[in-house]
Amino acid sequence: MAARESSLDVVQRELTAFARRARATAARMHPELSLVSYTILSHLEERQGCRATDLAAHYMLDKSTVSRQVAALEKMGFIERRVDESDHRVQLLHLAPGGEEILASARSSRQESIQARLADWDPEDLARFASYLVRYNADAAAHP
Amino acid sequence: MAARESSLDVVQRELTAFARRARATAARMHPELSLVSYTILSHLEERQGCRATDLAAHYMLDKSTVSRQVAALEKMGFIERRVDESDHRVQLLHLAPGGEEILASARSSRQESIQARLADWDPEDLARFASYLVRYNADAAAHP
DNA sequence: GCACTTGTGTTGTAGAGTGCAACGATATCA
DNA sequence: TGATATCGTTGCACTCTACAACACAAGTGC
Repeated sequence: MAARESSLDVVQRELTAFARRARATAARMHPELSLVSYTILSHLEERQGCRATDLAAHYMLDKSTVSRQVAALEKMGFIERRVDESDHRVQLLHLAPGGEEILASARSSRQESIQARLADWDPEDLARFASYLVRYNADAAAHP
Repeated sequence: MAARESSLDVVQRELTAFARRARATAARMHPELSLVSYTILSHLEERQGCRATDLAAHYMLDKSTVSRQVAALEKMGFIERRVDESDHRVQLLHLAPGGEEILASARSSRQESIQARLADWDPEDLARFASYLVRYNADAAAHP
């Protein structure tokens, strides 16, 4: 670490570089599932029955954007919409079987690629890296 | 290292979540300087006289995309193009004074925001996080 | 019950970013 | 000289995105 460049600089630069590449990498690895689609499916896997508005807030997207993405995912048979009986404005989003399938496939191929990159890492370093990322994202969510 | 979720899973998930937010965050903080524009300017600060093709390779972008971005940045007075006298096909890109200015401004406001998030971090943790990111990106570049 | 406000999602519109393909200009080499 | 390769630009089509306007449902005050 050079004297002139603080860790903060490095974190900023490296995260920026990563963000820049992420889209291209994701697109190359899974042309049929955009980064947003992937994150939506992944989110639904965790929180079945989540609302479109929640997705928009969580990923800092406009509700119209989410609406279109959701429509596309439904058209492809990856998710289902069920109207909330207690509030007919709300649509509860669920993973459809097709969605679980493609999500598993996308995840494993992403996993494979990441594994290839991280094969040389000491497990302890990897665990620490993971925990730092978790902490950073949590901080980012807390400081909007 | 949890039994159910490996560090690999966590790294994958957190990097994906970060990538998803990065664009929105960048756009909110600097509406006049897109994420790509910022990275290009930042890259030029490091390597004055770099070629458009180098940028494309480094950020996994099509040369046409870089061409348009560069054209826009030049129009805004942020960069200059100088024809390489030893090879008239290539244009060497340089930061213009206006570019240095806006880059400094963008960086400091990004820095401010990141600093707010990372204020609580132990400097040692921060340094380790930075080095992990550097290593990860280097690995990513090596395993395309 | 009836307006008024709020929350949820859709659609129209416009703009930015991107990749692919085709092209012109320049350089290199046989 | 002619063939091939490299660098950058442009035409085209597509996706993602935000903003604004809208319809519909739910709650609120009268």
